[in-house]
Amino acid sequence: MDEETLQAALNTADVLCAQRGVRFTAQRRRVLELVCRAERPVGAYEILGQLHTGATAAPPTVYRALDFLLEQGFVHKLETLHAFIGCTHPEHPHASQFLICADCGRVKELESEAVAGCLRSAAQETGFHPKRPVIEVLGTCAQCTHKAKKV
Amino acid sequence: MDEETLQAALNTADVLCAQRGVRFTAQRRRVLELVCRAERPVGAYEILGQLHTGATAAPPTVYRALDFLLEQGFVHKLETLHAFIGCTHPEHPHASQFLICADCGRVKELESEAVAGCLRSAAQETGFHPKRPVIEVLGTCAQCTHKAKKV
DNA sequence: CATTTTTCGAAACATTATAACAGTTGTGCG
DNA sequence: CGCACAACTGTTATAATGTTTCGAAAAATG
Repeated sequence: MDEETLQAALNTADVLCAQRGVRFTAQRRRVLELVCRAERPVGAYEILGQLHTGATAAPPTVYRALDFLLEQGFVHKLETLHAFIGCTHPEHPHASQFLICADCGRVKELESEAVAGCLRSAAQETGFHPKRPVIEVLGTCAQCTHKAKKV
Repeated sequence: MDEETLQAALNTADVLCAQRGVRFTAQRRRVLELVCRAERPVGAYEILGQLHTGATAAPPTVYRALDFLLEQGFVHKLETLHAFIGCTHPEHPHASQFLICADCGRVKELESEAVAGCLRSAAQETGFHPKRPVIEVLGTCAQCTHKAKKV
């Protein structure tokens, strides 16, 4: 995420938190910034390592901030990687799908209503009530596929 | 999984391993049995706890057996739960979806070609090459939804 | 400004997973 | 058969991820 996008994301978070009556503290802001700056998903302890902020930081510090950001939809957790990425459209709640490149490590967030709907109806056919769908696809991104062919 | 289904699963595994020229050792068989016997997904350390087989067992023992069973498609790993379940149709490779009940903990394995295909095409539209899709839905199963209404 | 709620700091601990290396067993082949 | 090799297993240690708990500080509330 480039500098401009980052600032926009932080602003959006600010506004949304104000609207929702929740506190966007310095700590949470800092964690969101670190997650967004990264090109790839970052682990909790990786964030922790970058949080030398005067006081020492312990795991709960990071996990608390991440929990908050997850609740607000500002970041997503990738279950297959035990890592976090900034959300590309935090304005509205949504069911996303993630394409994870095993080669370069980058992740693309899809938001296909077709996929979400298809899965929802398949689930509901069995009487199941979906709450939180987790859809992550491991594979190779366009760029890396291209590179592989050249070599 | 009831006793009959379990025996069938173990037999199937036997046959498939023979066909594939891989070894279905006592260790692996025991782990598969433990996973299949469980009503719900079981963690690696839970399996470990049930492996008092004369010699002591350490984590790598279980993880190695599980890796083998995963490769052969005899069990699945649920990324959101860090737990394993027996596969309900190991005969053919397949992309499954899992419906995980947050209430009773039971898991239903779907095998909807519609869902798999839909996701595959959504991914490929972006030039992405899917390898391993992970689809897990947290929610409430039919039974538990029903019970909740009664109370 | 006292009260209540929320957030944060700190230490310990719990859970899940892997690395590294040695020993053991099974398999194929001369 | 018996040797050589590969695959599997045992063992110890450690890494990586995530939680519990308790108490202090800071902020919102009335």
